[in-house]
Amino acid sequence: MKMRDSYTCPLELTHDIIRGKWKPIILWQLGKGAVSLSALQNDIAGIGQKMLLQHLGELQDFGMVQKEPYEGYPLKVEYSLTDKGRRMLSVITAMQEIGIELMKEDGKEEFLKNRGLI
Amino acid sequence: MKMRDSYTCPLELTHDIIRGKWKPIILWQLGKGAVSLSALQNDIAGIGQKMLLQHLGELQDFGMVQKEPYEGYPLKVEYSLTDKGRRMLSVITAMQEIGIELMKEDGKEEFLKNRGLI
DNA sequence: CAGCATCCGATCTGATACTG
DNA sequence: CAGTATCAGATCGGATGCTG
Repeated sequence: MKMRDSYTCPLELTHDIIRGKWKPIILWQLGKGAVSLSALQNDIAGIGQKMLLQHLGELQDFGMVQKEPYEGYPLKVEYSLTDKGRRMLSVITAMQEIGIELMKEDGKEEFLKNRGLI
Repeated sequence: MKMRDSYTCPLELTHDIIRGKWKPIILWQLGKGAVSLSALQNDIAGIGQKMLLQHLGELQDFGMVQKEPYEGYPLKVEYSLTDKGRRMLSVITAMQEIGIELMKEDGKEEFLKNRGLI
């Protein structure tokens, strides 16, 4: 993602942080706890390794995500939220809640129930 | 913006609604009250008429924004938030608050004070 | 004032192949 | 398992000119 030199609007900053098809779901998943790259890829249906790595990198650039590499083979790495990242969850949660409301009003209750969202 | 046939994830739905460079600021501005197209363009620094109309149209497709055309010349139209749109403001507000926090931590207090954001 | 059509460069996404 | 490189197609953003 193209990065700006500086931000003159808080809304623009936050929007940029969660910009990209997979950013919100990545933050959401990491909110559950630290995980490996492959675990994350398994948890997020449809994402490819390249996009996952790219978006994780951008989230690290914004200080939302941190990476913990371990020594030895097989390679092991754990991704987790930083303090900033955890605070960003308030936005993600608000998005999730509104989304559930909208889907309810759109007659998707059955679907939401099946997934335990309501 | 390319629209999906259906959504299987609430987070994805909300993310799509606010997706696009100008969606959050448009919702934010409309949160202050109904305005004309030209007023909106004046309030949002840097936006062109095409993007404004395009993003307003997409927000209407999602049921966030409504348009009220008036008869006579010169032409007059008023854009405003729907009930759904007003509820979406909870997300925009959360984004704004986090953005302010992040900018504060980044030493932008002076800037924020000048704009009356803190 | 409000809105549409077109064109073009910048950016985003994803598939595939390859490395340590 | 974790990560990089490349390439092509889809999408986005913005400038410009035109219409009612």
